[in-house]
Amino acid sequence: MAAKRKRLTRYDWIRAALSALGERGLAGIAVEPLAKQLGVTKGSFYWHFKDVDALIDAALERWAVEETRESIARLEGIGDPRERLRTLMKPSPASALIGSIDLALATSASDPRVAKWLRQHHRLWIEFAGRAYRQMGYRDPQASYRATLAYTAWLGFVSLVSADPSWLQGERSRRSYIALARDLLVPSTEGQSGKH
Amino acid sequence: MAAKRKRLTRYDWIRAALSALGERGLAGIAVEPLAKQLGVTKGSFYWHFKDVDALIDAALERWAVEETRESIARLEGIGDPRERLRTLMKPSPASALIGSIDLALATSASDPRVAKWLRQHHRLWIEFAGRAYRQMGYRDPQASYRATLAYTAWLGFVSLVSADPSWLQGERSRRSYIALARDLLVPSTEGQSGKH
DNA sequence: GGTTGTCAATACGCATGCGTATGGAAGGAG
DNA sequence: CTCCTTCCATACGCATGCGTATTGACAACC
Repeated sequence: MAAKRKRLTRYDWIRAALSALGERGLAGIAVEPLAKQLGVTKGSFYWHFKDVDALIDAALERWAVEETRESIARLEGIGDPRERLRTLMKPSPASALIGSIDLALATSASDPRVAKWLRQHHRLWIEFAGRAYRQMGYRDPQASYRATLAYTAWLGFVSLVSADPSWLQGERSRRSYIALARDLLVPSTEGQSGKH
Repeated sequence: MAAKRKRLTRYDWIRAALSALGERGLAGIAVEPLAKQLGVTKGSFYWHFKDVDALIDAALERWAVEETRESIARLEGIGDPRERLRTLMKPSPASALIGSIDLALATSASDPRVAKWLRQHHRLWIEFAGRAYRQMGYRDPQASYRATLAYTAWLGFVSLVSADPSWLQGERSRRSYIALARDLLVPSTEGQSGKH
């Protein structure tokens, strides 16, 4: 299928593993199917990695640490906390891809190879949102709760759309939905601990 | 493990399949592990079912049609639409179990054996919430959007808690979070298409 | 109490994935 | 050009899961 370079690197396997994870779940990370997809045999894999668990751990580390931290760092560059959250809530093809991995890992949350990286990923995003809400004037319990609500709403929306792509198919209605969700989750001007 | 009755029924296999689905995902529905768990051999399974796909379809049908419809019908008995949604958003052990199946199926959303039942399940719940919002006075686009938002927030919350059970561990904080989410998602008294 | 029907055990062939062992090709260093 | 490291192919044994075929146990019914 993809016989571009003859010799692979460790990172090629990680990329293939993450792709398979998003498409077929954790069980999709299997040596022989990935080898066939990469146009090589198992001999290549067992030179780069000790075993399958090593590949899974490396792939999840790359995903949780690098990809997540980079995305968060990019968003932290936005000064206005409201605009920061608004940007986060705008689904893009990239965020949809990340979401499919979120889902795959959520199913395997009980797997010890997955648990630690998944917990860290969720916490990083929720703490990111919590900082934004705190900068908007919310006190600490409410800020964390609102961050959790916004994050879970986004997580569930990705789940819903991946299950039923025809949901809010039109670009118009999807934008309208996101606009409503944003207005409810990140209020426009009010925001002190007072009530209005 | 469970050598209670000697002879099994078709429904025993379906129950075991749903349990395995919630715990280990779609791939957890496998004949020989289930047989071992039920204390029998494959010979039993292939008398009750044609193949694995037949078991998967029967289990998902039971889940999507009976369990979902029954839960919805129970809730529809509550007259006040606000109280109806409030009851839905109160997570119970039962809803947590259903949520784990939600998650397992969300990962396998692309699987054709899963897609149709999962879509129906989501639509049933969102339409249920949409009816409630419409009874509260919201017009049709906003009612559907709010229903989608509430459902996805719930779906994502189940996902988050299953990934990290220590999240909002205390009963106090979890109640406070749910109270906030309810106040934001199903407003207390306002609700006409007007803005306040 | 023998017959029929229901449910399950046993034994088999097949496919796929893991992990190992060993030999070989390709490219840079000298 | 030679050697040595890097990367991969081939071949094997093992485990697990699917599906089939055949036989057997137990119950109900006549």
